[in-house]
Amino acid sequence: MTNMMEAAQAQLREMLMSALGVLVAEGKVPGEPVPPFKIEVPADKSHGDFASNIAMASAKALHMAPRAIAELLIGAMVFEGSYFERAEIAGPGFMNFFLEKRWFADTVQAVLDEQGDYGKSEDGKGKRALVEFVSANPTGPMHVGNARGAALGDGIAALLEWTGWGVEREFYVNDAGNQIEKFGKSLSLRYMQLCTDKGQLVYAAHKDDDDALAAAIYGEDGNSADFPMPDDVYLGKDIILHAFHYYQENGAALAELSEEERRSKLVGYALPLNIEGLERDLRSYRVEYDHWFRESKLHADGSVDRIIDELTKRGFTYEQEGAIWFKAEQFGADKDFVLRRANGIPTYIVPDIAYHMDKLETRGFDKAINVLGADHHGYVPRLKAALKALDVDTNRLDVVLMQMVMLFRNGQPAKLSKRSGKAIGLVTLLEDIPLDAARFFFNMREANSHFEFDLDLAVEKSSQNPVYYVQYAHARICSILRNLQAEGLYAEGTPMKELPVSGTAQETELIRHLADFPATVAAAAKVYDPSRVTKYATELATLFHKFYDACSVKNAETPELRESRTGLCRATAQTLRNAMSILKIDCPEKM
RNA sequence: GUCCCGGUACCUCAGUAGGAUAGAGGGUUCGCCUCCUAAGCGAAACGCCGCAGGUUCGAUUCCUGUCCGGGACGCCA
Repeated sequence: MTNMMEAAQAQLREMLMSALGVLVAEGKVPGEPVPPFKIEVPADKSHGDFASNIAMASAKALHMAPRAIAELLIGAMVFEGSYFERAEIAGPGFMNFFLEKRWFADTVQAVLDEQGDYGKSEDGKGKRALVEFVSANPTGPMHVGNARGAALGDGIAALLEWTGWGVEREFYVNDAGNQIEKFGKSLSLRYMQLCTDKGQLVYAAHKDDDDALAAAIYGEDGNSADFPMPDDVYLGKDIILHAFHYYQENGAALAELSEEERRSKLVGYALPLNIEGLERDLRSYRVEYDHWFRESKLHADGSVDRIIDELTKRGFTYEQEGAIWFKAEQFGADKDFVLRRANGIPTYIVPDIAYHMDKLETRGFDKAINVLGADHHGYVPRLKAALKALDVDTNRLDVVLMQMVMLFRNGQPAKLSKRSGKAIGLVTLLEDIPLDAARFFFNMREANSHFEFDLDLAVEKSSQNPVYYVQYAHARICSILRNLQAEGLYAEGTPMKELPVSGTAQETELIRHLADFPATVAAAAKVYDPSRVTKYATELATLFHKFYDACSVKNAETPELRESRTGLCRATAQTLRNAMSILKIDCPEKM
């Protein structure tokens, strides 16, 4: 769990404070308290590895010129035995500090020692987080937004694991409520259409060809003259195919049943297939859930009703026009909302409240994180208001809102898959572009920014594609190591203690960036933003490519330098693998 | 109307706990493989950081207003 940046920074702060102490003791500086000051990494490398504004910040308190303070401080600092070799004064009084070679060697060694654990930390130690993401409606196939949600949610979960949290991934299955009613209604209508004379003709003609049958029933827009559909149902071909397959397997017997019984049979047939499909598609996207939590469970065990009862018992509800309302405004929401409709059926948010009570109270997660589409943003304060009314600390629920995805091809918005011609969903997206590219692309932008997904670029197997740019850096390192091994210049596991570093700019910048990895992961986890890891990996690849261009490993001037560069290569490859493993992207050894 | 998000290079986007010459990739132009993978590297060009005020020694960053784009405001989910 080494963090060499933090170590250096903490040491520097200590050196500054003790130098100040010495100056005060010697009477060279008044003993006034020093205001907060910064130690930061300057953008410009000529300003050193770290810079501090301590002299400027304390000028007022000490009644001295910033540059004079800086000079006294440098005179009183003890560099020997520290990670720093020297300091400079610049501009209005900035103090710039330069790292000693030993720090660079120790940084590389830390990566080699910790290997796959390099970058991990323990902020979340002992705490449990539940990350809920995708939770796509099980009445149909997943869309492109779900693909982004999957990459994002899975990345967030991984980041939390890397910072010590006990993490569980969950998919909330909306297998109850209105959309299931609608699903049943749609299936029933399609089934009954197959039983008509026209339906039988289509069935006879295409009973061995799913696509042709679905196309014939679907017509232009799912609502043809021969097979008309009312408003407010699902028109998709997936519904037609479910009805068709059921008919194939079980015949026309359902036509004799009541509408209610028919719907129930058809839903009982199709819903499990859809849920299995979601599970399979997500697994092929490298997403594995710990739980598939069913909404129906909350209805069956009375949790949903208990929420309304409890809120009523606490006096937070009222009746109006036959419906039961929750006094949400009292708890910070924009307006009150309905819990139970006049027809007696609870609104969608009630099972959601019950679900979150289950996460936070029943199962006792310290933190629940939801990845949602940005169109849900108005709903979040309402859910939180209800939880607050039930005495739950709403800081334990964090919602990551994700903006919509726009697909582009040839600079134009794209709706259809090039290969299959189908509407672009998660599955058809993966037919068109490689899995690694998809996971990388969906984590290139932070969640809360609109996202233009360039399909051409994602398919491109060239330098233009950033995912290959990163993978290529890894493959190049592996190639270097293979060549060294072939010539007997490298053996696996050679200890790299006390690495000499030649100190070219390419080497030191590469090492500095390696040292940034733990802080990057920790910060990314804190703000739930895997895109920081993507950016980090891209930058690391860039720095490696520059190093590669400037410094030969095999033909290094001395054997010691060759060994040190070999260590740097191994450390870089390791860090690339660690970063990409957070995103579940492969790092090939050859390309 | 109220609320949320965004407005930075020709395009897609980073960045900022207020700080020293504003960044990357793509695209455009020009260089670099007898030498560890050219899926690479180097160089050039490209900017009223939406606009106007305010706070500050200092604002692209914070505050207010304003314009433009997207979204949310249901007894749908």
